[in-house]
Formats: sequence, structure tokens, C-alpha cells
Amino acid sequence: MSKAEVVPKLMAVFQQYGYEGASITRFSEATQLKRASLYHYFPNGKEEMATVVLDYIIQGLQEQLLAPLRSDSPPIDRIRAMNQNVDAFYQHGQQDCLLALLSIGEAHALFQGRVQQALNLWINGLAAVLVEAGITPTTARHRAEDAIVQIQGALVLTRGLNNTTTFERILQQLPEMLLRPE
Amino acid sequence: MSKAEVVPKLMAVFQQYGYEGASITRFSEATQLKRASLYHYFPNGKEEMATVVLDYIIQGLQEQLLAPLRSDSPPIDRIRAMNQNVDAFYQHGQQDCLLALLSIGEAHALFQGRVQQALNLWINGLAAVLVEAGITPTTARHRAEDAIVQIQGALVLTRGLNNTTTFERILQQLPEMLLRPE
DNA sequence: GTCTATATTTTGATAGAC
DNA sequence: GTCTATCAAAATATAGAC
Repeated sequence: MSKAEVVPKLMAVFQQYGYEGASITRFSEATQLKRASLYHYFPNGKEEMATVVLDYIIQGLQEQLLAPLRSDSPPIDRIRAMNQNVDAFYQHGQQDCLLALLSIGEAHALFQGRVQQALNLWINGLAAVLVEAGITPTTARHRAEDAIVQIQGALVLTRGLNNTTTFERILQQLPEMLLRPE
Repeated sequence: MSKAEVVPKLMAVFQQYGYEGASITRFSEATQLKRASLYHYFPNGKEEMATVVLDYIIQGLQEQLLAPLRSDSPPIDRIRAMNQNVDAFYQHGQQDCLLALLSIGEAHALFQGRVQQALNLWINGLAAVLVEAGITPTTARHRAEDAIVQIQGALVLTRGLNNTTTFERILQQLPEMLLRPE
């Protein structure tokens, strides 16, 4: 089995259990590889696994969420394109955000740099589209932050209420919220 | 030491590490009690500790966030009062929300009922004020959900960006967001 | 590259002295 | 009510065969 096949399965475990709840045994079950085999791919154990998964996530963020924001369509269409991919990225709200999970507990100190970098990439990419749409930079930054806030908060509520309807509604009202007149 | 003194210290550990990251050793360090002493208070170990902490949190939610919503001041003042207490409740965004943390991993199945109940209490309490302010029930429910979404999302971003400014800004714009004309 | 076997540490939990 | 001592189970990690 190649590393490329293993990484998404590790990701799923981190997404379900968080960093500290994810154990090598759970990774072993998810990948169908024995524990020792996992150490062949990741000699530094769980921390290295999380680092690789985080890279994988950030690449997905770039390709699936940020790239659509840089097309040559009108701003509203670019935001709608990102939105559709956000829905898929988080499986209609049923999949937790690893950037959020890797900010908890001992993971916070370990991955804080890359998590912060990833969130800022997203916020900046979104703000840039809003500026192109004629919104002043300060407002654009705030609204971009608000968008990420709403997506993350909707994921929390989806888990807490065990119900994806809030997530879908939040996503739907996002483009209008972002591009409303100042 | 009384149970009432122990519980907030356990809470702090759960808030910092999440459910699976919180270990009996960490509880022991936080309370200055040996592991065996903790089992005297909580014979069923970590799960019982989390249950008691969750009760404590829900009581705090009722007294500090929901009670202000039922005063006889104008709706806008009641929401501002809750807002101020939200700021304190989460220590200006620096303290994680246990309702969110207890929705992760194996904690999800264990505490999902009470977490859902607590979130709905909050949403319903907020929606009731909005209805009193003349907002239609459906819109009121949506806006109340949106408020919790924004608070929870702001907490996520506060951790991820290591910066409380977004949390404070979100809180500030919350009353106006909730009571804006339909 | 994957495995079995094993070592080490941490965690969860209990018994019983004081 | 708090402790020491202890145990069993789980988690992390490594050595070495195939």
C-alpha cells in the first residue's frame, strides 16, 4: 500500500477522534495495517502522521476551496463555487474540521503554526475576492473572518445538535452575507 | 476538600485537553489530589467526572447566560447582558466550550443527549427574546442558531489564530445582528 | 513493505492502611 | 477523605524475521 492511500484513512481517524483520541490501534484498524507497519511509514509516530495529514488537508484547502476563488468568473460565482466545495469538503457538515481539532490540547502547541497559516490563507483568499467586488479592505477582512467563523460554528452545532440543517442554511446565506452592500 | 471545589478544577482540565486528552493524572495534578482520592469522589472515573462537570456547565449556562434573558428590561438590554456574561463565561474567547469538546470522539455518544439539550435551551432562550421583540418565530429560531454558531465559530478561530480580537468583534456585533429588521 | 514478538510507559482502576 | 501500593489494560515504540 502506498503512503498516498494511507493518509486519507489516517485523516478520517483524526477527524473522528481528535488528536489525543486517535490511537495507533485505531489507525491500524482503519488502514488494515499492523502497528509496526505504520511506524515504517511514519517513524515519528502519531505526531508525524498528523503533520502529513495536515499537509494533505492544506493541499485540499488550496485546490478545492482557494483555487475556485481565483477563477475569472464574477465574484459572486467564485464564492458560490467555493461554497459548493465547502459542502463537499465537510461532507454536508458531518465531517469535523481538522484545523479546529488540531487546536485542542497538546496538539495546539505542536501544530499551531501551520493551523494559523492555513486559516489565514483561507481568510486572505476570501477577502481578496471581496476587495475585487469593491468592498473596502478592512470590511473584507472582517467578513472573510466572519465566513470562516460561521462555517466552523456551524460544524460545531451540527455535531452538538446531531443535525446538518443549520450547516446547510448557514452555507446558503453565506454568499449574500459576504457581498451585501457596506 | 469538597466536591464543589474539585469540579471547577476538573472542568479546566476538560476544557484544555478535551475528553480523551483529559487523563486521571492530569486531574490529579490539577486538584492536588492523588488518583485514588479522585475515585472516592467519582467511582465511575472519567465518565462520571465529565457528567458532573457537564451538569455544572449547564447550571452556569442557566444562571449566567439564560437568566439575564428573562429579566424585565428591553430585549436589546437583555441580549447585551447575556453578551457580557458570554464574554466572561469563555474568558474573552480564551476558554474552550465544553459543549463543543464533549461532542468529539467517544464523548459524542456518551454525552450527546445532554449537549443537545443544553444547546437547545440556549437557542430557545435567545429565540424567545427575539419573538418578544417582534420577530417572527422562524426567523427568531434561525437568528438564535446563528448567534450560537457565531460564538462557537469565534471560539474556534480564537484558538486557531491564537488571537481573541475576532471573538470580541463577533460579540460586539451580535446584538445588532439579532435585532435587525426582518 | 509487512509481519510477530516484545519492551516501556501511561492510563484506568481497586484494595486496604491511616 | 486521603493516602500508598498494586494491578490490569491500553498506548507508544522498537527489534528483527520474512
